[in-house]
Amino acid sequence: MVPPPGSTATPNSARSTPPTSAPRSASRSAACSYPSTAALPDSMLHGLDAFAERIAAALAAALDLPADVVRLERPRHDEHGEFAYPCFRIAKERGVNPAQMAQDLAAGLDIDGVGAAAVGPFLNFTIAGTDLAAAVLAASLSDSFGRGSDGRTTLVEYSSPNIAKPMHIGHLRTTVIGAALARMYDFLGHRVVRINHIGDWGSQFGKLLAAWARWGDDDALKADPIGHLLKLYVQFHAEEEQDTGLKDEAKAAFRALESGQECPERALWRRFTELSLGDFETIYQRLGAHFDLVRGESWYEDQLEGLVQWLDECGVLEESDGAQVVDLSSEGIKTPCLVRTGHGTTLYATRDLAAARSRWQEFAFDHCLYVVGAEQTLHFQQFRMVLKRCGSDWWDRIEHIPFGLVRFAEGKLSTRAGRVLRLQEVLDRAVELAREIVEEKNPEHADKQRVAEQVGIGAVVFHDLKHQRQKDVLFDWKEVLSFEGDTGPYLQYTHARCCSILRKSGRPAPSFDEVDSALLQDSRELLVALGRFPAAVREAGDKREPMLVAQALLRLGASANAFYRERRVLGGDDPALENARLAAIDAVRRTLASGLGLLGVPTPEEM
RNA sequence: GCGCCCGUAGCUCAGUCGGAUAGAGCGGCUGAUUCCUAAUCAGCAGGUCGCAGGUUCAAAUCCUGCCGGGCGCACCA
Repeated sequence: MVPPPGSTATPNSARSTPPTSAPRSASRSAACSYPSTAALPDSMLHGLDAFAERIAAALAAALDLPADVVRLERPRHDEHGEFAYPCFRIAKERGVNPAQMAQDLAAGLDIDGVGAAAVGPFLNFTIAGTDLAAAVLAASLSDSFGRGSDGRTTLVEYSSPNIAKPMHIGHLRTTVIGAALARMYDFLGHRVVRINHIGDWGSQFGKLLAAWARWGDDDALKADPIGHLLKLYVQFHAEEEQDTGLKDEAKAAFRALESGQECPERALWRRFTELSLGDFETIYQRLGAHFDLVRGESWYEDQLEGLVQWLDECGVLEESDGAQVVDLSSEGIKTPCLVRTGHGTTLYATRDLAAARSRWQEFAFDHCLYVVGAEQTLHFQQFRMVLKRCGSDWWDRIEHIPFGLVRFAEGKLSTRAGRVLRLQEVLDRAVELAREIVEEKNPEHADKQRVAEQVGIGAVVFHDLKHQRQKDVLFDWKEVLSFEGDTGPYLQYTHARCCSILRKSGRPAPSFDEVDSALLQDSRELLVALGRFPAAVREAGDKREPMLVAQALLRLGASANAFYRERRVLGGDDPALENARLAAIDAVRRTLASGLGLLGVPTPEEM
């Protein structure tokens, strides 16, 4: 799974120094309040989508407008129905009273399965109970509930750790967000290519090699590879100030590496890379992340000359203070993009440009997303604009997906100073706590360690994904390790409860044909929560925002818990009712499994 | 100094290209378990949406200024 060094790493590592932070500006194509379904094939119409489309079409006809300009809203309060259309704007354009207009529209509209009512200037739509139950149940019992058949090619670059450094809490965000986005696009029918651009190149490796030559210890390396390499890195930075010889040794070592010749430095570098990748792989397995392409920055080594030459042929290359740069002032960016230093070495941007060009030639992508901390916004703006200046017609398919910094109440962490919070430690502590709780709440469980792993990881992953991507997040053990309230374990618990009920029914879940869905009319809130899942996934994809899926699942979880607390499913005296409720429970179970699966939160059947 | 991001309840956060009484979790207080897992549910208390102007029928949301916090600003990645 992990390619050998030389054909390995790609840049993200360089992408993640210490924890990360702020966002960038290039905004994405935003979805409307309720994403339009007009352009979607029937296969994507699920849940409430079909009603939204019907309403929009009827409204468009009544108003004599194109269907795609009719934007429905989601009312804040249940009593206002499932969809709403405020009449202010249109009424103003047409010089009529909005409330009167709402009333006229309500009186004139006749939509199958949907009631329209005017409340002041608002036109509210409420789906008829039987139609709602039938449509939502049928859709949510389907294996393709929420799936799409988009067909676009989307590359997602994420995680991208640095060789010889432990994955820390900052890597959690890029890994978890990137993996979730990749799964979502796959679910929506994109052709997805997951890329891990590992930081295996650059002058820092000269430092590491120099430090190894001085203080390296083979036994220590074998015992704890990353730990030892980190120690060397820290020691280098502690001593380089007082020891100019050390710096020279580092430069010499990197030159040897860069020469491309086989040499002791290169052999060592390859060994460090292999050890690091092995370490990363264990984390990826725990987080359920995987990659189609693991390419280190070094993979592009032999493309760098050609890249610089290409820039020159495009006529954008300039010399400035001995370095080669691309001026971007015409694009509104004051800082030029540096592609070759005065000493002739290439840089981060050079490697990214080469990588992007290589990916374009290989995949002809529709989108190439970079899930990288917001502090690198300027870098991505520059890099896109260089491609624009070169006259590429695909520069705007490159998109930085920034995310906020992980912050600590106790102050900043620093890799150089050796103060890091290892991702492994975070996961271990979460699992350990989960183990204690399982021990206490379900001492009979057949495989406590396995559930503890699932619940602990689920808590950490969900905690990250329930926040808006680009906001900084405060790392607080109490919150990350919380298993109650709006948390991953809460949803896992809900899923396990559903599984438990289905298990105890002692038979396969009823199929839609066997159910009188009208018996579920009293569970409107649950049906609506289920029915909104497909739109949530679609909008999350459009906005590159996994949080929207997390929020939709929390709403579903809350209504599901209320549902089975208030209503006995099994053992009543009405077999038809039991059947219908069992089907609803199955729909919740399927949807939670599907949604949590997209986020990378495991779904144990018992906990 | 310049640029970008953020500022909603005690805490952590939602709030749909501006729209109807600003929502949820945690914490606090009341209650609920003869019954499918109480990692749960029902309810109460708690908010000048950083401040000041502006645009609009309508502003937490858009514009301007200010305050506070963060990140970035070529030979690192």
